[in-house]
Amino acid sequence: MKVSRAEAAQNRERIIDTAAKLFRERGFDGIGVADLMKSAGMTHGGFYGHFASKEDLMAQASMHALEGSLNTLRQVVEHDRENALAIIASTYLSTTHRDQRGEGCAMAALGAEAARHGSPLRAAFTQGVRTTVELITELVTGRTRRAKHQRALTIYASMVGALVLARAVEDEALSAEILESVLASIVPEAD
Amino acid sequence: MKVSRAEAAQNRERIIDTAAKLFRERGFDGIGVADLMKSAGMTHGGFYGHFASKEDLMAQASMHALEGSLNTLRQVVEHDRENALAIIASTYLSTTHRDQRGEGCAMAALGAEAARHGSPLRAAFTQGVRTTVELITELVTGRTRRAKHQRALTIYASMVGALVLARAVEDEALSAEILESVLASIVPEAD
DNA sequence: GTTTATATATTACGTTCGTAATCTATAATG
DNA sequence: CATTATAGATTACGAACGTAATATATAAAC
Repeated sequence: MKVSRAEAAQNRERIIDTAAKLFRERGFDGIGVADLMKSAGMTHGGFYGHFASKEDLMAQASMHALEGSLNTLRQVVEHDRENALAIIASTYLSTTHRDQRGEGCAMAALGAEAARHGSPLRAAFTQGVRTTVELITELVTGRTRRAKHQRALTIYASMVGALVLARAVEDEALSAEILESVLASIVPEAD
Repeated sequence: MKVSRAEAAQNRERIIDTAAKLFRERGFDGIGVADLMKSAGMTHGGFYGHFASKEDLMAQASMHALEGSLNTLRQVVEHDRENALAIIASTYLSTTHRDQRGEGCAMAALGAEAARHGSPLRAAFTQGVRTTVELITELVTGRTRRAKHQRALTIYASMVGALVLARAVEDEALSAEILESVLASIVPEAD
């Protein structure tokens, strides 16, 4: 059956949204096109009307996920610029974020896998790193812009690494310790 | 055909070694049992004589890879304890390491994927984190042991995160900048 | 030297995969 | 209102997947 242009566009968005969640939860190879379409409430027949290939969807879903995270960060900055870095770091390095992979940072969930793929997908992650680091650069102290940029890169890398380690580890105490230690290194006065 | 016990054990080691490399290069889902066995110089028939399942091999190969990296670190410490941290960090955060995934850190290459699996595999990564952090703890300065432990966790997380980001990014300059920035944060006096 | 145990090769199983052709119902177009 | 374009359902494809049964050759055990 056919569906209105508006509905079709809405379906397309729902596919991307569902994919952004499921890819983060299960990895790019952990969910197939058919299951994905079913999760979005359709059969897999219409998939190639919306996307050129699974890798095309991977790129678009990754962009969507990364931009979603960035918008959250922007809202924090807008709402409380003073404490933005502390809020961002403590949210990112929370056990909640660790346990909600489907809604969390795509860089930590999929970055290593994305590195094994080609340009449209890698471009999304490249842009994600660039924009996130630019945003953090505005929130850190430092003499020169270059010093701030370096500090921002280090903070972002340590947050992503901490999340990867905290998720890989089976020991809840160790996992929490990783998050807390890195948080303390970014926001020393945090409790 | 049959083969001597010694040869069989040697074949088994070669499978683990090959898997440790190919998993890091292509991800756990990026290489199948048949291709893996062929890369090790055999057909896939004998696989289940050596391993209970693919996941069993994933756990053993991960342990093998992580222990290999740890042994390298131990050798550095033994050889030049004074500069060990600087040597370790600059090796880990080199473009060479970034570009040699098959021989590099399994935590950065497979940590995020391992987080989506069960116990024998996660246990290997848990032990990998624990032992690596213990080793780094001995190399950092700090008032209390707890402070040193926290510092070691932060250093390890930032190195793993930097490698993930540097590999995900398509822009060579940005990629190198990530590695250099994190290295400078660990070893300030490094050139 | 004969027997037994077993490491690997061959073959095959049932699934699932990404992709695509075909069909059908209906929205868009005139 | 008639025609045309198209979104999604149905169905099917060949390939690759993890797993396993069987066959075979030879090392190990006696």
